[in-house]
Amino acid sequence: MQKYNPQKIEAKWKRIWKKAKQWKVDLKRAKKPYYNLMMFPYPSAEGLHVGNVYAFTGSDIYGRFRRMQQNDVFEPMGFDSFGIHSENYAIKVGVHPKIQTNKNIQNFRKQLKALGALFAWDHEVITSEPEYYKWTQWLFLQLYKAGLAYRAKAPVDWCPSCKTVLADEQVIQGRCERCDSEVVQKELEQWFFRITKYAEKLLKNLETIDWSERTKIAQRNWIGRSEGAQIEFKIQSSKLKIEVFTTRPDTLFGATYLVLSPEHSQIPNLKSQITNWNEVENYIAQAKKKSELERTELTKEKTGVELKGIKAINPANNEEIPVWIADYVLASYGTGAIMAVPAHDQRDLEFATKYNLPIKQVVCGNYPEPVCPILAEAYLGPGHLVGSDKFDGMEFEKAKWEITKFVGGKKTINYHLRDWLISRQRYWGPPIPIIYCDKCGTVPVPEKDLPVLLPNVKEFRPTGTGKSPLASVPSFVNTKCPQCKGPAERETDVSDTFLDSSWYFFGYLLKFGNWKLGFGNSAFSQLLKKWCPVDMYIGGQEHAVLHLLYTRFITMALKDMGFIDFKEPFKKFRAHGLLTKDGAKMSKSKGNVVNPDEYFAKYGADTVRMYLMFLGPFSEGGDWSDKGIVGIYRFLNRIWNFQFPISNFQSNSNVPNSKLESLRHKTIKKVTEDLENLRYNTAIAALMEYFNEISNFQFIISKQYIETLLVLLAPFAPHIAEELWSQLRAKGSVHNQPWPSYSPKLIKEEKIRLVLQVNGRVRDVIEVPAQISEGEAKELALRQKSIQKWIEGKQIQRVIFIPQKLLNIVA
RNA sequence: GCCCGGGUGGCGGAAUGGUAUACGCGGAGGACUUAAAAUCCUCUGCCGCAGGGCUUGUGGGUCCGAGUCCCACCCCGGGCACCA
Repeated sequence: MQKYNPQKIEAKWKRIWKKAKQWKVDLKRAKKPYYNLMMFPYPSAEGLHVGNVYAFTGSDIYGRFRRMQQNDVFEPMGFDSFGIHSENYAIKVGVHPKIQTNKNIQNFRKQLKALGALFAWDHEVITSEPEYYKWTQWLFLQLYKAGLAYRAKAPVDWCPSCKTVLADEQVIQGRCERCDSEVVQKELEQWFFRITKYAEKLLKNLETIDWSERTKIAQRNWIGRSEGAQIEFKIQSSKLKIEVFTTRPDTLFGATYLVLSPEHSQIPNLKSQITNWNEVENYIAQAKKKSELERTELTKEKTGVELKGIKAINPANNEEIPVWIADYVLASYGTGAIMAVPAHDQRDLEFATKYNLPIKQVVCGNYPEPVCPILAEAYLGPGHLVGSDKFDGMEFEKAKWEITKFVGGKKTINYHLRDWLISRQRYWGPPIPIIYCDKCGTVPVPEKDLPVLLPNVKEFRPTGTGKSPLASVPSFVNTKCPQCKGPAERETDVSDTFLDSSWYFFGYLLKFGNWKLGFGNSAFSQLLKKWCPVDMYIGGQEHAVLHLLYTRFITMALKDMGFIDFKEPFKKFRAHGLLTKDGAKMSKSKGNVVNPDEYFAKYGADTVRMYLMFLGPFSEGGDWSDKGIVGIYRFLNRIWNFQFPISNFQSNSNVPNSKLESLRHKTIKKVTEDLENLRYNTAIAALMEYFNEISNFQFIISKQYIETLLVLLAPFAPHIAEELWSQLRAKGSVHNQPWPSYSPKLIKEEKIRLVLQVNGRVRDVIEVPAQISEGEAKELALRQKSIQKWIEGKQIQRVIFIPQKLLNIVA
């Protein structure tokens, strides 16, 4: 008997599959198209780590399962190779990003191939290649034409280490998502995508798609819809007005002062009336200097300055109230100004307490008891209005809109979501296809001139001047205006990496026909019809508000521009869990990155695949440890060693063992359902139980039991399943077998184990016919000594009988 | 602070309100071997010689019966956060 040699058989089958193009799917003629997408990796220099292998294996198992269910599964793979991450590494080692990236991709490809997945390599895309980024630039132009891309001067987040601006989503608690440096605020002219226009759609459509609930929740929170009112406050002896946004218009009578953000646009207009202008100006300058992190530091005591000489009028009761500026009010949200209601807002309360401003309670929880306690904390709960004139006694929710109406305010919806800042002052990305002409202004590059090639330059390091390295390449910058043909200059920023990845699932289809297809042409539209939206998308939860939000936006925009006819990119999305090491996310800086290569070499891909999936629920992730990997290796070895006795069974005259047959059907059911729900760990456990059972019968069972095992095993351990299948002299490839079905009738066993309880405690278990009646069961139970012992001398009060399960005697 | 997860043997983890600890790792004993590795067999939640009792973060509750449902709390992981 030959020993199980995974390296040998895996190499053999990889060779055969490659030759036969096992993954091949006819994109044009597929009858049951199934687009099985996994998040493509950025090719880091460290290579693939087990976390990647974990994610890809989970997705590949699903794809293989669907394929055996007779779907035409398209499972492409590519590389998200542009971007700061790749570039930072290239800078560190002093190698040009293009060279470094190509090296990394080669390594990744090699590692990915070791996995034995169904990847459709013919469709591989690389985002940093001109044929690809031509379309990234095309997309930019379409958004520009549709008014969804605009350039504006705005306060933006700047990462001093990456020397570029960042999108809102890429700033994590005031720090750069990539390098963890503290970001600073800069006022710069930048390109934005108007994602906010889609805020409502992005939110509403979540109801229509089958996504992991926690991913949907994260998107909802990020979009951050809040309903409130916009209310005007007049400034005393001035024509000026200050608008505020509030979600609590019901507390308007309790608004005892106004607060403007230091950046508020009306402040300069009030200058002549402000008697302490120096102090005010000083405060504004101080606030400007603070980083986002400092300003949002919650433990920090609130600060502010009163605008002396200025009073506002509370429109509810016409009382004069003071106006302050404070940096706890953000310029970027709502109207950049608030009405402060210290009795019903904790932040306002802190501020009011510090500066001795009046606190007036207007919502009372124990109405109509007029006594409201002195507030140690702002009262945020429900209640009825007090101290609110004719609104006294009104329920607060109702009062919200009554008071809004009363003061002529309007109902408003605000979103946390900001426009997507896509300019990057970096080298390694697609140049933004825009030309500036003194005569014609901002001119988009004509589509026929795409791609705007990224010049191959020596000096690719970020400059830190607020300009991209491309700005110092005259041959790139200087160009002709496409309109007037006069001298003009190119935009020198590149676009955000997340733009590259926002449309890559279309890229795999564009690659079909070697990039000759394109949005808008009918051949491509037909492909889209067949393959989109994506049927199943599996990826990391960390992209819930980055990639997954951007890609939904881009899809919606393409739909509205008429290039596609569906609204959402992914019908089904499942987030996999994070694979950690020693409880921490794997990262090179922490030095806890686990390279899978040595495990592939030692145990083979089948063992690594299965072990990763066996660690725990795929959706939960887990902590990597190789402690139990031998368990899977032993399991595969036991299956391997089991092959020979059965190959001698040509004629099977043995009677089907009904217990085994029931188990076979149960196992098919369990594995099928678990695969559908990505519960790979329990599917594998079921396969083990099944094998443990049949291996006890090795000389009397029929070939069918082994076939079932191999077919169910195939998605998890494709190589060994194929090898044993061929040794069984079964027909064709195991991977082309139809997924087996089960019969609910055969799952039922004739005899079951009935649990006998007395007062809810298990006292015995007896084997009985499955169809036993309550009366029979009770009689049988009362005959058991083990039961009699516990009810002796007691009255039987009740008997609870759960068919097929248990009998509980209450005495 | 808010929003999601989660807390079960020595470890990873199983359990439509119905035998808690499946499956695997580890451990103990045994077989094979000159020996070891590999492999195979048996045992393995805790307490107790045993009958039996106890056990799913803590404390209450509902129920014939609770890891699972309800209430309160503690701890761990992740996300968001002066968003008015």
